[in-house]
Amino acid sequence: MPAPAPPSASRKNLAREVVQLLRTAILSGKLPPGGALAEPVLAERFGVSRAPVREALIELEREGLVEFKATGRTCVRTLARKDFEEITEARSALESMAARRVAAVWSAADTAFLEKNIAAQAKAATLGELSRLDMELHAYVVRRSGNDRLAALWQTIRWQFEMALASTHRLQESLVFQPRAITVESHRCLLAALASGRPETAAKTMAAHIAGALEWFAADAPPDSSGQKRARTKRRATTGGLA
Amino acid sequence: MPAPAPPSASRKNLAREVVQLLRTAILSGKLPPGGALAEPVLAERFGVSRAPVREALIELEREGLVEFKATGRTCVRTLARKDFEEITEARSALESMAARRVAAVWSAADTAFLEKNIAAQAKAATLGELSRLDMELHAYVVRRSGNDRLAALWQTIRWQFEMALASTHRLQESLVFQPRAITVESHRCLLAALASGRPETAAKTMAAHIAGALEWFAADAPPDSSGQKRARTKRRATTGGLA
DNA sequence: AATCCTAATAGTGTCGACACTTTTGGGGTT
DNA sequence: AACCCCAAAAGTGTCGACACTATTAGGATT
Repeated sequence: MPAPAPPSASRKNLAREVVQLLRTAILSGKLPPGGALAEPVLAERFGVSRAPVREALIELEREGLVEFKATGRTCVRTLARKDFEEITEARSALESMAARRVAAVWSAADTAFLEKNIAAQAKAATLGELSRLDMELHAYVVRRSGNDRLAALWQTIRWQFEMALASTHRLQESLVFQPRAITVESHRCLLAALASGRPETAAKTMAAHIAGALEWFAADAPPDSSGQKRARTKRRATTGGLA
Repeated sequence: MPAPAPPSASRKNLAREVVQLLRTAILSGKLPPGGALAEPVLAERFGVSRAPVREALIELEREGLVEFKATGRTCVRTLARKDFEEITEARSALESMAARRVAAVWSAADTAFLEKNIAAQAKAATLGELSRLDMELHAYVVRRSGNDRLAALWQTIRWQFEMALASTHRLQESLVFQPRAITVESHRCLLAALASGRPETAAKTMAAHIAGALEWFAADAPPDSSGQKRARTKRRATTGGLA
């Protein structure tokens, strides 16, 4: 199931394939955070020359999954708690605006789509399935906002969020189904706001919904690192980790 | 005066130079909207090979200054009124969030910086100077938000906004100083909100400030195109075209 | 054994080349 | 004159090569 329409739909073929392969490998943890990404190595591994690999790395750097060190070397990015917060904040900014816009043009078909998605969430068998549906829902709202720039910006941080989420999954598969009901409930609430026809309500609800996700997994999944302060880790029961 | 620190500070040298050259050429109108951008031609023109040019074009496509047609060819992007609205909306989303955050950590030094900037605006001799100061002010707020992702996203639409603004300038140098006082006044109002210590006030004021800019130049500078409806073109006197 | 220096290795930045595709321009036809 | 077809020109996607730089490993020195 490849992403339906990447923001840069045009141009190239091999480079896009390499992007997808690398992205999958990174998100699945096969390429661990901090691991080196050498162009010749990847080129041989994928059976292509360095040129497409190089372009793919540039794309992934844009998406924040990969980091160009000062020395010129490339490696898989490592996410600290501060990164979680930044990503969530950026999502909040973009998706709140998207919610504001989409609320103004909300239709019955939109409600139907979200209801179907949320119903599927309630039946999701795995956490991976649940988070896929969650992402689909949010992508839908962003796309339906009708603002292509907003959508393009959102796409560039989408994968960072998935990466952060994936590291959370790996850290604690045990919590899998505790948050499910909470996630579903939060999405029902969000749907109501989007369908209310009140843009500001929609925007505020979306912001709260996403903030709930941060509270959840910033509390549980600080994969590192140096000195952060941040006292509040009280897990507010709003989203259950999936925005 | 090259941009101080591009978001992707690392990696390469030639490609970054080409990016700057091309960006300047596009923003100045030397490369007109819709004009073809062929890699071999540009490569020869800049005295480099195709590789850096190619990477530069990818970067500029990300920034929205350049468009990859479905055929694979590349050209300077053409902005329609819908694009103006999208860009402004995206800026509003990002900068409102930035304002919200920066208000929480606002210091006397920040106030001093903005006051100096606004004073310079009041004395600006040309529209170009005014808009440079305006951009500097907004960049300052975004950077001071402390969220690198937000800043990176903002950078990617910054140039689109400058491009839209540039086309406005070219269309009507005559209006040059009518809006200056309004711009300054709006920025004073923004500074007060940022320094108020109330995040929501800061966010709302920033949103209004930017919306004011849209009203101004969406009304005056629709460089084209097909059927848009949009009745309200009443020029609300809030910003004077520079957000 | 630990340290420093040096040589070998790996990697990036840039270039030119080639195959394939799209566009362009010219000539013939109606 | 307008239209269609074909050949030439231009452009992109991909590849391999080379120079320069950073890393690493090994060996000599203390």
